[in-house]
Order: sequence, then structure tokens, then C-alpha cells
Amino acid sequence: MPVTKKSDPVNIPSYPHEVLAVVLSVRDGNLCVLLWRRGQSPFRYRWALPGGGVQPTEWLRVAITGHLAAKVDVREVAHLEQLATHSAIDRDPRTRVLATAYLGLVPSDVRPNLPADTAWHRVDELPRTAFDHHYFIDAAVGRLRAKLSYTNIGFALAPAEFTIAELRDLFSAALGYELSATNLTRVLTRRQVIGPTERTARPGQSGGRPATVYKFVARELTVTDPFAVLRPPR
Amino acid sequence: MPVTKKSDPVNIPSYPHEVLAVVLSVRDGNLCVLLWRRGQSPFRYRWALPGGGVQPTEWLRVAITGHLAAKVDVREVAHLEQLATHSAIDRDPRTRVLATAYLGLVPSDVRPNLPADTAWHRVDELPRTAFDHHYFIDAAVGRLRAKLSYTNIGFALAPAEFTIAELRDLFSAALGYELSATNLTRVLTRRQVIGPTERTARPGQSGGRPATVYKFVARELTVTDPFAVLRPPR
DNA sequence: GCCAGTTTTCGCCTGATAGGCGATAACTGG
DNA sequence: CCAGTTATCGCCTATCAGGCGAAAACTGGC
Repeated sequence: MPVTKKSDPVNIPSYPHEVLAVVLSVRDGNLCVLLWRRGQSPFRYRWALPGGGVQPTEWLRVAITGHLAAKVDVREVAHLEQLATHSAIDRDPRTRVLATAYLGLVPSDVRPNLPADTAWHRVDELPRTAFDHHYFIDAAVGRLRAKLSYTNIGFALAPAEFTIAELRDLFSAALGYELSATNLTRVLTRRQVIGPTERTARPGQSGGRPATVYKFVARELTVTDPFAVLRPPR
Repeated sequence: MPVTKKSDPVNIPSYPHEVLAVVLSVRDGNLCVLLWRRGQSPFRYRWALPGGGVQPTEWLRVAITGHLAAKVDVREVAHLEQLATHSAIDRDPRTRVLATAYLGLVPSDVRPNLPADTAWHRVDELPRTAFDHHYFIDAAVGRLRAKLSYTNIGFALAPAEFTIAELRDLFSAALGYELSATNLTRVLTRRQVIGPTERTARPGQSGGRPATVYKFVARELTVTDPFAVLRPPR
């Protein structure tokens, strides 16, 4: 059992702490994660999550935002939430580094200018990643998929305005299975997650009825579905 | 923007990191949290979460387990999961200390021997707490209540065997509102979260039909309710 | 032993919501 | 004007949560 005098910060040992970001976005109909290719050992040429150290006066959220700025325009990140902290002592072979990961989401219509070492990778065809970044990516994808079903988190993946067909393709890509436009519309409108605008979209070359343009009612995260059971009495 | 050379641990600054535990349990029909009373400044005489520093070779989970051992028998903690990491630079007035909190659950039938400075406090009548511990407690209670509805996490609050009436009282206390035994039984048995045993319980002094004794089918966390919407096709 | 009181358990009903499918609306180009 | 295409709506079903009252199975008292 550790002998640290409890809660006395002078006696608490310290060691490096880094922040990482799992930035997810739907690119060309596939859910993708933003990775950069390492140029140095360890894990040279493996793909890694963006991130880095935390300055002594920085909040974690500010730190990850700063590191992300080197990869994408931060204003393009529509949602950012903390995921988990990993502490395995050998997760970095050089020295112990604690890592706190964030989940970031980028709308499908923004096309960030990526540095040469950075690219989007489909989450269903991931390359081998550096360190334990694979676990963070799995956790991020799992959380996104769960929250798509009971929150309005889709706003952070979608353009400001969209048709139902576009939204169906977006959700199908993010969830990894096909959805019907009928039911998607019904569920999201009843919950007041999305709502129609006055405008309609021009049909494509092959014709068809013009689609109503929808938008998300709110662009901040809210829980929309009280869980299915054990509800309070009316 | 920070200038840290990315991902080079030598250049990452370090500062103290502590672990905290929000240990929840139902005591005498009320959801309670385990707190200890600080004897020293800062926040002298305020109530605080158990926890402390992390040794250089310790995983966070091991560290919090070690610190908890000073308060309760660790074998009495039926479930332990990571909650969140707070990084506000002034959360400890002495120096910057990052804190990672865990959620711990203790079954209602175990009665740990508590040290003199430690006690259970009802979460609906919390005293003023030290540091930012209040936020961690809120997050822990919120997560427990959500997971009671879509996972089998109740196993960590309940005795090994129980009657439906006991389980209803337990869930009502944990959730903060009354439940009906009828519906609770139906939902949890259909999901195969709980199941009947062969045994029945003796009625109380005032008589009544003997109740079937139930138990949780699994005693590890599993998600039992696929979220209510956007399911994959059959 | 029977009866009144108590507690548990079961069956039946209702309401809400997800989801499937086909019909109809509203556009295209030829 | 028509065939083709896409979007939208209405109707149906299935599942599940939840309410309520009846019946089951015990108690203690007379």
C-alpha cells in the first residue's frame, strides 16, 4: 500500500501527462479518424492520434485545442468532450506518460487543410496505430455510436442544413449499418432534434421530388431520450 | 499555441496527479457517498472524497484501490469504473493537482468498519465539500442513475440474494423516486438481469405471502438495453 | 380451524414509440 | 404528356413500459 501522506500535493510524485484527440468525421460516406504519421522512433511510421504535452497553467481542454490547431482549424471542431485517462506504466516505452483523450467531431462538409503527415483513416480499415491509441479510437467510436441514439450529437457531424437523404447517409456511415429515411425522420423530428426549414433542395440530375431542407434545432449537446426503463412516475 | 515538441515525453512538463473515489451505497434507504473530514488546511473540517497520490509505477486503478483500503475493505467494493479527470489549475489552492475520479459501489448489506474521520452522507443532503469534489459526486450519481436503467449495474448495490420488495426499495433510494415492484420485476427479468432462485423469504411479523428470493444473473457490468432508437435492421 | 389483515404475484389492459411497407406527391428529362 | 426517379406520408405491426385490480399465500387472533 502506498505511503503517500494523503492529499498533500507536495508529497505527490509527478510525471508527464499528455492529451490526445480522437477526431471523428464522415468523409465520402465513411466514418474516419484523423491520424498523423510518426517520423521518429518509437513507433516510427506508425499512425498516431494528434496531441501532446500540457503546459503548467493550461487546462486539459485548452491544451488539446492548442495541439489540434496544428492539424485542423479548431473552429471546424463542432464538439469536444473528454473520453478517458489511461495510465498503463508502459504505454510509452520511453517513460511513463499519462494520457487523457478527448473525442472531437468535425462536420462532414468542412474540408480542413491537413498537414502533409496527417490524413483521415476509415475506422473500419484502421492501420496499425502507435502506443495504445487503438483503444482510445475504439472507445471514441463506441461513445459516438451510442450517443447518436439518445442525444442530438449528430449536429456535430452534419452540415448546418441538409436533406433527409443526406442525413440518412451520414448516420448510416457513422453507425455502420443502413437506416431507413422514414424512421430516421420520424424519430428525430418527434424528439425535436431536427426540424424542417422553409427551403427545399434542387433534385439531382436524375430528377425526383425536391427534398425539404432540415436543420438541427440545437447545436449543443443535449440528452433527448430518457432511458427506456425505470422512469419516474408521471 | 504551446510550443512543446510533439509527443516527446522529455519535454512534457509534469505536475502532481491524484486519484479520488466516489464510493456510493444505499444506507438505510438512502443513497450515500463515503466522505472523510479533513483535519488540516486547506478546507479544514470540510468533507472530502477519499484518495491521494499516484506512485510512479502504479496504475490509476491500483492507486485508488490502495487509498480506498484505508477507508473500507476493498473486497467490499463490488464495482469500480473511471469517471473523469479534472484539470482546473486552481482546483487545489496550494499547487496544481490533476485529479482522476473513479466511481465505486458497495452493496447495501455490507457494513464496512469506517475510521473515525469517515462517514456515509446522503447525496440529497450533502455537506459543503472540499475542493471541487462536489462536481465529481454529481457526476457519479448521474452516471449511476443512468446506468441503472440500461445496464445490470444494480448488482453492485444489492446483496447476493434479495426479495423484490427489497430490490424496489434499493432502486427507489438510488434513483430518488418510487418504483413499482410489478414493473421492476417484469423489466429486469425479461432482460435477464435478475432471476428467481428456488428459495423464498420468511414473511415479516405482520404476515403476508412469502416472497421469492431473486439474484442477479451476472455480477459484472453488461449493457442490457440496446438504446431505444436507430437500431440496426433485424 | 376460521377469519381478518398483510404482502406478494399474476393477468389484463393501456399508451408510447420504433420500425416496415406501400401509396402518393413532386420533380426530372425526353 | 409520359416514364423514371426521389421524397414524403399514412397505415399497420411489434415491442416494451407501466397501471391496476384480482388472486395467492402467508401471519396472528379469536
